[in-house]
Amino acid sequence: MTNYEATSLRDRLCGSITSSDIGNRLTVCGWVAKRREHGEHLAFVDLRDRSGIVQVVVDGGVDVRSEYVLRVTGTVTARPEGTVNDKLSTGEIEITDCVVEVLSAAEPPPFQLNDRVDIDEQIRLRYRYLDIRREQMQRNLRVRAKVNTALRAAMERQGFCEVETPMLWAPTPEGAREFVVPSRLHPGDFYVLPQSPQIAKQLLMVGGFDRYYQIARCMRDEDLRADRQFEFTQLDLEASFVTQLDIMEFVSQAVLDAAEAATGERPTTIDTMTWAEALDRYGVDKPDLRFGMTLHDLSDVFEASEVKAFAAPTVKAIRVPNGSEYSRSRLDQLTERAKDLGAKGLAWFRVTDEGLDSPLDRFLSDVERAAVRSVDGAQSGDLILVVADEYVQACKVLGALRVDIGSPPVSQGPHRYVWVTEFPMYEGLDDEGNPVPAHHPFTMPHADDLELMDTDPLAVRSQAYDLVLNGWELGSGSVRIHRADIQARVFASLGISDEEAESRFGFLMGAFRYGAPPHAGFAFGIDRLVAIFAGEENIREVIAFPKTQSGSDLMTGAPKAITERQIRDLRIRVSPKV
RNA sequence: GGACCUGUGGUGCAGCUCGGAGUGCACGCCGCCCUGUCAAGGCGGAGGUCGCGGGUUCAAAUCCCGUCAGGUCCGCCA
Repeated sequence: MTNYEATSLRDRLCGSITSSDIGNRLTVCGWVAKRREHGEHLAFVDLRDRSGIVQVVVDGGVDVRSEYVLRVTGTVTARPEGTVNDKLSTGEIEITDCVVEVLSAAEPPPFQLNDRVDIDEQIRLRYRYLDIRREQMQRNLRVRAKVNTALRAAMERQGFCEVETPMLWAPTPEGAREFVVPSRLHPGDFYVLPQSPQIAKQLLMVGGFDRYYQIARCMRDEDLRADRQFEFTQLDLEASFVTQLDIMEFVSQAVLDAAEAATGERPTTIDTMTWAEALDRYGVDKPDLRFGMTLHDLSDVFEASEVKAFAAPTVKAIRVPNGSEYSRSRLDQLTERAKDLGAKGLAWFRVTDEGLDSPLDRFLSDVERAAVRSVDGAQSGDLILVVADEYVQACKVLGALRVDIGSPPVSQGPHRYVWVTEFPMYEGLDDEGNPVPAHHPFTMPHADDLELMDTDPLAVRSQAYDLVLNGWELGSGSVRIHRADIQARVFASLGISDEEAESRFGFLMGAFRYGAPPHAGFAFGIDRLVAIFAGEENIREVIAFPKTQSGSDLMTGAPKAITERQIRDLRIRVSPKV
């Protein structure tokens, strides 16, 4: 029982009334969840508020219908022998001898608000204000609130100071596409909404706030996915006079506290592995440790192979337990998927008591056949999938197939946290041959790899690290560059001239000339964290008013045209729709 | 930008392969009956642009083309 039940209009929450209240006369408010009539002298009304349901016994003549808002004053009474409902927390009692006041009548809702059938998401989003009355959405959003509270408490306990940063920021054409806001007072110029408070928080470090945090909204105008909305919420933090290990400890404390608040259980461990290890064994930079099916290297076996399909620098394989049951069409689907992911093809081998069942089997040498047969301790009935390609490509394709095939539902399995460290500084070359930063250009290179900056930039590791939970990237962080000479070398390696750096990040470079402490930070997505805690595959389920995959809000109709007057004030011109 | 899946009374589905009257199921809604239900029950009733447009056909929810909306994914997300 909370202290927040009573108001001027009510005494208690519906779901909190128990047999210890029997005999008391009290008032509750709520929505009509269900009415069951038994003639003109008796009807049962299930009254629902955020806490649950209580049964109200009324005269059959009382005209209340689904989703009417009622204020009911009555006496808490033990239910008669044999009518106790043990499915309800309030199932031992009911409210009788009632005065019913209709606070608000209601039209029949467009869909039923119980959780018994799945409603099309389009309908749910159009009537989101009704959808969030449902128990599942109530629960999800309250888990989210608990997580936020736990995160704030953890950061405060660790001495962090909450600072708000601007929503209207300066364009920095780099990274994610920005949402643009035209300036009325400066016609022709624009603000952007922050894709993250990255630069602001580094300026806070220069400003002496040695431990900053914020529950920050971030906006990115990129295509949406199950785990990506235009706007999302991060726990953003940054600290001075720290190493990567300090940051990882701060974040671990916050996440573990949040987990405990949301699930009631505090995870005991967070694993750590390097990026190279994650790629090699799991084929991704966000490994899901809930299941095996790790990648096994067969490159040596096939180094001088006659099999043309395996003539590649790297040959890797995974074992699919009991996968030999897969139909030919399923195997064709997997092959298609592998090609979508950029592979040249996918080889499959059913493991049988007799040997291997595969179109490629007759091309294999005995040594090769034995190697495939024994991948990951394969048993009869398993399936071996093999991809041959450049190293990174082979790993990534097989890693994606591993997730497609083996990944349990979000709601299943343990919560396996893992830090992925030593990300590469660069993730490839752009069209002009310049390396592309894997994180952002303020990321500190690994101290041991500074010498490689000029000779072999793609081999340079960075002091960047991700936190991963069950195959979802929760967030990432890095040690930042605070020395002008190193920053200049990184910009040079990226092909960014001094002038360009000055015009893009001048205020940050300027700030760093006035005494920048060594600092590092992190940010992780609260939407994703809560979705996993809530057992939801999609972050829309933990967001009150989300957008569709095409970026529409089906409830408000956004995005919408603005008025001629607004356009004129902003001094912008809108091209006609094509 | 691309691939795939979905769209049928208010809601959830079946019908589509193999064209033949808007056919069916469950929930909801409206009316009547019912004093112990809680997925209440009984009787009766209303409710449809089969997403939209075009084509094929004697005939289209069903086949073909296009389009819109929603979803999953690839690209994209420093």
